[in-house]
Amino acid sequence: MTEPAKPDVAATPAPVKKHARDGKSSATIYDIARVAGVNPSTVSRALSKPGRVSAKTQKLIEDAAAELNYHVNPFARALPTGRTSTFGLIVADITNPTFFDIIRGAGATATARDYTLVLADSAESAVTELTTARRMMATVDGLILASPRMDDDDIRALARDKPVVVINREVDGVPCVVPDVNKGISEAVRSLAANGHKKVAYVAGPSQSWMSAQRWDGVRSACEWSRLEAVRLESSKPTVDGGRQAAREVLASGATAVLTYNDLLAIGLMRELQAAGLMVPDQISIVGFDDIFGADFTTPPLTTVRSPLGECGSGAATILLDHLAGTGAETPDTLRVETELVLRGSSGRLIPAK
Amino acid sequence: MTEPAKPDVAATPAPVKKHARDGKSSATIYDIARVAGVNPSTVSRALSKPGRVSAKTQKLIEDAAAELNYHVNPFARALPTGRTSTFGLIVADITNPTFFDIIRGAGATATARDYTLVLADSAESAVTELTTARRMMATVDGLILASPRMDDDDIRALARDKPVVVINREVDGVPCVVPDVNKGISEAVRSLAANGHKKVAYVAGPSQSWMSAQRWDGVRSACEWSRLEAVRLESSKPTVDGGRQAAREVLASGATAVLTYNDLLAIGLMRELQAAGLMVPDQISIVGFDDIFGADFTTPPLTTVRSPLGECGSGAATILLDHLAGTGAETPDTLRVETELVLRGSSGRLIPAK
DNA sequence: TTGTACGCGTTATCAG
DNA sequence: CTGATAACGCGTACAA
Repeated sequence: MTEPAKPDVAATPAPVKKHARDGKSSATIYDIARVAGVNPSTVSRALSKPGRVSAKTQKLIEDAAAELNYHVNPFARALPTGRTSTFGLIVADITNPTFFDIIRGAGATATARDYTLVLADSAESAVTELTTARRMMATVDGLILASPRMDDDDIRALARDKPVVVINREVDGVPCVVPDVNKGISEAVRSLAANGHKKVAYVAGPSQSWMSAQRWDGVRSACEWSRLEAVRLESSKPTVDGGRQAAREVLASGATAVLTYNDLLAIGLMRELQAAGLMVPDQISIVGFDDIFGADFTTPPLTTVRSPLGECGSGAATILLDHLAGTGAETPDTLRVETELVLRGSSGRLIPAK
Repeated sequence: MTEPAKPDVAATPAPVKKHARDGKSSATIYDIARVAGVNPSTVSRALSKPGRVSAKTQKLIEDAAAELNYHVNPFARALPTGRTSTFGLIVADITNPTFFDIIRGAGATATARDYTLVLADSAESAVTELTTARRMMATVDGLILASPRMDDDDIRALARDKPVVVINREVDGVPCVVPDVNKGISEAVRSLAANGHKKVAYVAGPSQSWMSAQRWDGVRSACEWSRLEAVRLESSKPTVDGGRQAAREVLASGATAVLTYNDLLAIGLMRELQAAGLMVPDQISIVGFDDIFGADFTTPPLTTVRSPLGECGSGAATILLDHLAGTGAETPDTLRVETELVLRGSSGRLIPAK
């Protein structure tokens, strides 16, 4: 696509190299040293660890640096130290709103602590995920994996190389940040029970998804506790389309209330059910997970169990950065954050058919 | 938040340095050279430019590399060459769905051409945008600016340093990728005219937005052509909330059809209007721009003018990468892509009040 | 406190 | 076609 024509390379009159490396390339510590009349190593010290140099030479050097518009060369710095002031974040799908707040949260604490965040997308594939992770490992100081699809063992292998933090999944021996689903789910189920529902369906996500299993566990035990019947259904994929396709099974199950693995499924399901003539929530209640962007665009707006994804992102970044600051043997284990029910219009009292 | 307890640093028995740099750090070309019985420089040649070395030594080296699980060190490579096989993409807001497809498109062609995409968010601020851009310039080979908020001059200054491509805006002297709004807008306006509308409002975006100006121009001239009255209204910010706030002015304007700078505004506007008791589209038609994720979640689903954002992203990346491949003096100028109307439920025939 | 000298892993420039 | 050697820009023991 958009390939420029190849043939017209013939008559290239003046091969004007723009962006040339020649001439006044950016200044180095040597230039500063010359201007300030000191040794390059002194410049290095002054610019990295303030305090290891006398006050006046410090100022001398800083002035020269400012004048020469000096910027450190990250590569030259990374070579001897091995540190890049950079960490990676890999998400399954950049366009999945679930990850927005995670990205924001991680990004915010990154810049707050003078780190650069490198973001990558694994296209929902376990193998590309591993590939990207490996590629990244070469350029970053640490890695955050959000809802990873790869094996526990692969994650641990990565973690042996450099610090790794996992979000939305528990992996033994690796620091994790996971929402505790129980509070949000039990609120949701209690609300459903109070509204006259007797049978609840859970539409599951991808089979490799640790989080989907968690949620099903939570739903099942909450239902048990509230003396509701719980049934688990499968979905083809955790998207709006997947939700549409799940509608048949949901109907067939006889459940009057549905929780879905995520909001995308919930939205698709709701639309398909409405298209089939059902009233939401009068005839069937629908509850999603995550409270993604757009969850309140629907009619009725979606009831959902919200995870504090922003906190997850910033929490993971904090753990990672603390780990990198490396005061020693911190084993932050797993950080749990609370979930809560966001009650909107898609769930409510069941109106018995006449 | 989530600060780990500091005090318990006391009893740290074995300061086990995990992730140590010591011992079997990753293999270098020297290791390969030793194993293959050749000179390091030969290894370098064999691994970078295939063909500049005899077939059998080539294989020898490749085998050794594979055995030692060798990976190039990007920093060491970048130091002498100045090239990083990396380019940056700066968007105003990662959580704004408008940019999804741009990101995807750029990311896809990046990996297709063995480049790594570094993504950054400017938090909708012109100054952070410039700051991040400058920071990035040190680590990337080139830069893509999507809907930049900074001055033309700043962009040109950046472009003097390294190749820059701009999306959604035209900047003199810099390669640009811009959707041509005219086709989509004229389709939209013709449709409105055919449905009995006489007066059309345009709710504008940020004043610095080049694209917002383009769209207003398009709306005005299309209305002129169709003999409709066109009026321009302002918005506080290009978000759902901004759309809500614009509802009063829209009502006051007397227009029966509204085009908004983007879908977010359209969604907010529609919800507020509906909350006020208006029927969409019977009493008022609403048309957005971009066809973002969630635009069809609303009731009625949103009519919108779609830009091929994916194409924009991949197109910009292609231009940039071709530029970097640098066969010489390609001046791709600006690449225009077509827009089209996506007709959904939020626009339609005007039902005259009795 | 500051200067000296060397290494980080790779590419580029020469000879051979 | 291949081997030696000098950069690339910065950090850092070590010595002064």
